[in-house]
Amino acid sequence: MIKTKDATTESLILEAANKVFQRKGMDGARMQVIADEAGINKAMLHYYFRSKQQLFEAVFKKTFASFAPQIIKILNEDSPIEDKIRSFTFNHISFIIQHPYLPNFIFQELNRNTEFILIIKEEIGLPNLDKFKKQVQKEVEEGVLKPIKGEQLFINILALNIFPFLTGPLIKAVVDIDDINYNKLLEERKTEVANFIINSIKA
Amino acid sequence: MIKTKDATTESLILEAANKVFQRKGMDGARMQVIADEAGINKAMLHYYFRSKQQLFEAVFKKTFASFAPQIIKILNEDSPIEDKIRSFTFNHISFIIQHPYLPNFIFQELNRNTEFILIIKEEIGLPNLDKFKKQVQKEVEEGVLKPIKGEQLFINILALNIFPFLTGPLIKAVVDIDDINYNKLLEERKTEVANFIINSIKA
DNA sequence: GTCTATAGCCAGATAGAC
DNA sequence: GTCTATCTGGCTATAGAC
Repeated sequence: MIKTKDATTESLILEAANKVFQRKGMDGARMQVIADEAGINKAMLHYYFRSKQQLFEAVFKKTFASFAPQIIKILNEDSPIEDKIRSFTFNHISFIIQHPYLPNFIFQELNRNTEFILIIKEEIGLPNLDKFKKQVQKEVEEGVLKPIKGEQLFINILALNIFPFLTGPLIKAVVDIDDINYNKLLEERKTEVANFIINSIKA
Repeated sequence: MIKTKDATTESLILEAANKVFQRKGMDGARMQVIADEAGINKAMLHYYFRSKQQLFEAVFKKTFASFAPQIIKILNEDSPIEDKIRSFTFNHISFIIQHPYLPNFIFQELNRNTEFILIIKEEIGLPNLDKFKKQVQKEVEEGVLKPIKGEQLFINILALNIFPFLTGPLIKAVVDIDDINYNKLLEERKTEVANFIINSIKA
């Protein structure tokens, strides 16, 4: 690992730990591998973060904090649902393309340790659906949208955005395409997904 | 663990291992926990399956084999796309509701060890999309469906079916509902998802 | 702050009695 | 086939020199 100009040891560790934890998960990650990746000694990990558990939590919180705002933003804007969906899916999928291991990491660890949700709720905050739900209901009543519950629509949006990244290898095998064409498929989804959703809900 | 009438030790082990691996994953699972769950001694696990790795593979293949046929079936039927989607989403979501840990398990482990896909491809077989893709193309040309690629439609169907189960705890927290109401939401999806998809693609 | 060496523990695997 | 007891290796964590 080559040190960039002003990389502190702590930030080197966090970066390396992030990489390894995202690929291997908490249980599968090895402190030695993280140390090697950071180009420093294993003892330093404990010097800076005391334990593997605490290092992991630091990484996880940081990672989640980079992911959540994407979701929170859509919910609190004032634009119509259709515009929200277009900009959100485009930005969200673009973001995930650049961080493909991220969704898997978050879901895997949240599943493994449910308490994390409480920690995150307190320390970072979770998106609030109330405004979005009301807006959907209003547009349904105005006849702009076909009847649909805000919760279900929200789940559908996340599902269509995130799912292909959770299962990459399997989908590649089933759809029987190589990496290049799979990436093309994902690129297409930046606009495809919004069209798919809007076609479905527009009255 | 109470032995049912003709449960062999091997089947007891497989059942227990299935339970533990699905919740904890390969790395997080402990042979001792599996033995306790099966109500037998730890040494027996090695007597029957030699190593943790081999036990895991036996469980994984068995699990995958119970999941894949659901997907393969839809692709090879002769009914119109709309009917396929309705019956597939209904059956698939019903199945997952009864095996909620299953999708997470499969995706997590496929992600951890990409070689598994090759093993499964050889030993169990993967769904083939060709027929489905041709059928979608045909119905698009006939004007039954709006333009959409078979691959994208297939990914969308899987995404909408499976996603809510991959992220249960997080969605519960964001949508801010309890288990009972979350289960209601999932029940609704048995028909909701098909409506959502068909609304979107029907010309 | 950073390293080497090592303690201590835990989990997978095996030996061997029954 | 099933058990108890034990080995062995690997991993987290710490002690202590520099």
